Amino acid sequence: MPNKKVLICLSGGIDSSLAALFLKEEGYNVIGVTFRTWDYISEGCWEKQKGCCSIDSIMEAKQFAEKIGIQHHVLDLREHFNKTVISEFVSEYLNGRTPNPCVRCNAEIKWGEVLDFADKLECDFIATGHYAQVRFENERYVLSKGIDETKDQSYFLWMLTQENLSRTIFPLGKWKKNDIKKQAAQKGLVKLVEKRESQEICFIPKNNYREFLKEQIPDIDQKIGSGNFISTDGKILGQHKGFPYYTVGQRKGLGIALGEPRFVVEIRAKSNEIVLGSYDELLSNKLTISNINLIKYSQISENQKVQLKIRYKAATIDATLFPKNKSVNIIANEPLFAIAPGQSAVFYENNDVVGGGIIL
RNA sequence: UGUUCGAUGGUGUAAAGGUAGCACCACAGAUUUUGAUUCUGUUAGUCCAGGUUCGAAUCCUGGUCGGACAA
Repeated sequence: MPNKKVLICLSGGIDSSLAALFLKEEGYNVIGVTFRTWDYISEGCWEKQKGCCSIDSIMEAKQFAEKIGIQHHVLDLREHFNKTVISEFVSEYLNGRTPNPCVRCNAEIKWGEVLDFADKLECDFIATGHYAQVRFENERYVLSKGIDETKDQSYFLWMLTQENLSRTIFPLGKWKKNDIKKQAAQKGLVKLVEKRESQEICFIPKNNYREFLKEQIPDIDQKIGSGNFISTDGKILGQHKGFPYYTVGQRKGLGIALGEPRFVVEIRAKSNEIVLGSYDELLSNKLTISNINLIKYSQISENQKVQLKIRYKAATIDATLFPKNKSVNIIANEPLFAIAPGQSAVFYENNDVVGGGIIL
């Protein structure tokens, strides 16, 4: 353990800061890195204080590194972030799907670019402030939930490869969030404790992805424009503003009053139609996923029992896997609400991540 | 043109002379390292002009608009 070099991703927030401290206390040779993914100033959104990548946070991360006496680097990954995370984010919406950029960012940026950077600095490991754990067992690196189930972030990490995991340390995996706060307070890091937690998509100010799409594709409304809301039996119910502005399961913002709640059931990109239906019509226990990444086992078998999660902060539900060639059919024991194409389905065996995929 | 029914927040509907309520939409806040969901709260209405009555969304008269039937 001593003499090993670790590159820790510092966001300027409480979690990664404490993670860095813990590593240092354990005797690692710690180097900090903060990366720039998006330039708020050029986008005119410099007021944004939240998120992991504002200019503000880079400064705070740097100050913190100085304070605890570790080297700190800033990586400018804006171009790569743009080409991968953002372009996929936009193209998914233009296909009527609902992307999860955080999953992509982890795979591409944190465990892509940052790991390369770690090589340059001859670091043995990279570390983040995620609430998740890794262990080596039966020749596999196994990702599992953080001890603090309420903060567990393993869902966002299902895309990590064995190679990625072999070089990963999650210093907070055995901690509960409340204890992290107490630790920070004890160490006099009051500012960190009070800081608001990051949430929302880091590159989207005002929590409005619709505006962001317009900025990215200025002629989106000319290209796509309004279309019909239709009922599940095909009746025209009204007009919508263009299918990319909607997401499966959405209820608010439809601008259509039908006497009872209506949800987006399906997005038909080809005909620019949005199908609306009741809550019950959005319940289903079947889904298919592709882009499979397996973690705990190198293979999954027909009829394998797992616990399924189709969104962060959802209870896991017992389910059965039916692997096909490149995809996996999943049947859940209970109906799931609003299975959204483009989102991540992650399956667990107790606390271990068996694998995951993208919902078709 | 005649007869008739109707008109209540943005939408759909309750209130049969006594505080205009509900659902949906919209907005705001809470929750949330994705999109959503969920929770809490807020805004907002009796078609117009008269009349009866202590008191009118409600009863009467006229008008305006809409639907149906008749021609």
